[in-house]
Amino acid sequence: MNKVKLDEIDHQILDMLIDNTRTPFTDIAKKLLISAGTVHVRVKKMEESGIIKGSSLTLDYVKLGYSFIAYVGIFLEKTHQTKFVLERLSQIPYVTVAHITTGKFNIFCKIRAKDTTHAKNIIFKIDDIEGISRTETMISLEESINDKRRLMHTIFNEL
Amino acid sequence: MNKVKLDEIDHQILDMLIDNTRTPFTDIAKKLLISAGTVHVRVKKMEESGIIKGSSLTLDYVKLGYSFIAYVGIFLEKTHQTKFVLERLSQIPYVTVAHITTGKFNIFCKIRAKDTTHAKNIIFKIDDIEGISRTETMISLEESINDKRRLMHTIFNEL
DNA sequence: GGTGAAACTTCTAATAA
DNA sequence: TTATTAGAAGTTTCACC
Repeated sequence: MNKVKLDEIDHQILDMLIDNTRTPFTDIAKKLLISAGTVHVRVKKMEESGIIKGSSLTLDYVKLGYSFIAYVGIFLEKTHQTKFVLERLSQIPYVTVAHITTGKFNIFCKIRAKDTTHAKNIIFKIDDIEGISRTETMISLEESINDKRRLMHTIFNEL
Repeated sequence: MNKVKLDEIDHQILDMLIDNTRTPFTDIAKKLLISAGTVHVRVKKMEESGIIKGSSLTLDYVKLGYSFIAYVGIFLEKTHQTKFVLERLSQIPYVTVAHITTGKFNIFCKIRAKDTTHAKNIIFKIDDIEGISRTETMISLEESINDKRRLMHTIFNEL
């Protein structure tokens, strides 16, 4: 859970890998004027320390037939049911993100669906979970920003 | 924007790469009983067709000193200012996601910050954008689910 | 810590089926 | 479309700074 110290070299390695996880270590080495072996060792260390948790593809959900996004705010009957409800939510694969929140809602989640009909079924399934008193849905008309890279570049340039 | 047809082999390739983008094609080939060349050709095609948009590292934000997540609902003075406001939001790197939504809010965004003080500054910056009449913040106490892989596995097993 | 080179593995593109 | 293959390229290890 604690912070980890990374130096400028580490930041630059991450900065390149963030945009393409398959960037050859030899390319990174060339750009940073270090050896490929060093890149390898540093990446390995960042994996071991947990800074790098893994890698994943960015796929085009729309092309896969999943163009519907909605956020669902959940009101619980009693807050101590949070764990149980989250357990149930996690069994619905279309719920891709969920947070316990302060403010308006007790739990806040994001769903991905094929279309409105599909989404309706998912939301009904959520509504049916015991312990949930009410939900409020916000349908995404357009995902205008989705860019963790900008944040990462900012973080890496901070030091 | 249109859907793309993928067969079972493509799905299985994606399914393996989703969990680790550096999985050697030779490993994938062995598991699927095809040649590494075939894997290579298919991945390339999926990249060209746009199904695979890219790859990215999953980093531990907490270890990087960014443990604060909040969702901010935005009410606009007039809806036609949406574009302008989004433009401004996209200049704040700590705003990692933003959607135009129906329902309670006009725009809905997610922010990542170091701590509450940092978050406060970001939210003030959002509040200051011209055209925004009011915002409502939901602070994440815990990110309980964050798993697009479960969804992908489901999609791949659908056919 | 880092390097450079050797040994090993993987990628890639051309050819053939 | 897929398989094979061989040369190019990348990764990983290790003795030595």
